Amino acid sequence: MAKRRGQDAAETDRRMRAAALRLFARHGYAAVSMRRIAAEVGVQAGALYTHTPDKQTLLFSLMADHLHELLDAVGALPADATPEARLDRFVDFHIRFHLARPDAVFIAYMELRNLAPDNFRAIEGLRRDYEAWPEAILRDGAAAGAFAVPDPKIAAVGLIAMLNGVTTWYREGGRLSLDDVVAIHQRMARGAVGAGGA
Amino acid sequence: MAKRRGQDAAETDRRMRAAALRLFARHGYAAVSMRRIAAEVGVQAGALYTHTPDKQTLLFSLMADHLHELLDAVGALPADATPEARLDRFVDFHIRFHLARPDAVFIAYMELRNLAPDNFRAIEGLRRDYEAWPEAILRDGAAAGAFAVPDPKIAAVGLIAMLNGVTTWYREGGRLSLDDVVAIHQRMARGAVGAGGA
DNA sequence: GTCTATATACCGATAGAC
DNA sequence: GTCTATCGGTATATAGAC
Repeated sequence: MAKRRGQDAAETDRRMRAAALRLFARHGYAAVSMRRIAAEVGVQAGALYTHTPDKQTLLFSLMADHLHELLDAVGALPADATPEARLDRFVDFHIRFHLARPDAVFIAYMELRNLAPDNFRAIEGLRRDYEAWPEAILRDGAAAGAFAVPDPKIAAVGLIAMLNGVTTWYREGGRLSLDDVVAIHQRMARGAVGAGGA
Repeated sequence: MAKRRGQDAAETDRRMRAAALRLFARHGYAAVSMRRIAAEVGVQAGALYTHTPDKQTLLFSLMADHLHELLDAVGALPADATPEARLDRFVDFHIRFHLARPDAVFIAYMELRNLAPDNFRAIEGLRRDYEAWPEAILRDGAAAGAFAVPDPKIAAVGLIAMLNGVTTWYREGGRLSLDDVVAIHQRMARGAVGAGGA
């Protein structure tokens, strides 16, 4: 019952999305043609339109899938007793999750300007949903007197920005191990929010 | 002696660069055509080639000018007595400089992948030159015992990433004044590097 | 589901007139 | 310095055959 090569819809769809993710991240949405994605998949350009209505929807779908995966994952984090432990776990999670998906991260933060207005609003909403998680950690920690954070919203965005910086330079096998990088950023994060026991 | 409208080379050049900066930032290098830039300037597309050899050189020149301006400005900062004061001044400088040039910042960090290899190396070199400034502040502060920074290079990159985050959300007339934003980030920066007197 | 072929439009860059 | 006109090439998306 094996399907003929290149005729399995699910498989072609998977390959199209993988190729688009890689190429959009590497060269930018506007610079990548449907022909080039098709060549990577091993089909002609017209065949892609069986799997996506158009290029714009393909971009949106890649970004939305990434953010839904991120939201599912952050929502599944185990509970922690102390604000410091919650913060440490978030830093650990955020760095590892994003380093494991460099292409999706790049696209989700860099191709916002290439989204149609409706799609843009949808993605921005998902991003704000994610930012609410660290914001809650900081707000709760401040309320409990564990953190000194004058503005939890800004601190949360600043924290995420700092952690995202890692994706621009970290390479496996470099000077620092992933554990080192996480530990360094947990320390900086605790300091930035004025955690006493840092 | 007034030049005829649209015939002054320096003026057309200035307008071309301003239009390209704005359009590249808004829509991305690959998505902006020379025809569109020309329309913004008020000339035909062919006329732009009097002012730049090609589109790629135009992008490179915008990025290089921005980074040279940044390097000149950071190099001209007044000296400060204490590590904390140096850090505070850098944070203040970085935020204000970048918020005043949102388009150039966006391009300098987002269009690296659209640079030809030689141009990429040149821009990356300038960016590293800039990162050396906060790195020196953190290294000196750590050596003096004022900061607790296990890795000044990573801390410097993380600091810059956190500060750059401001450009993605700050809008004049919003909830916080620029002074507020600077003060909040100075406080977070001091905390992140373990400054005792934070 | 994928192919070939194509409609329609835009691209970067250049040539030569003024 | 800018114009008009154009070369050669590519783009997204669709139609109809298989």
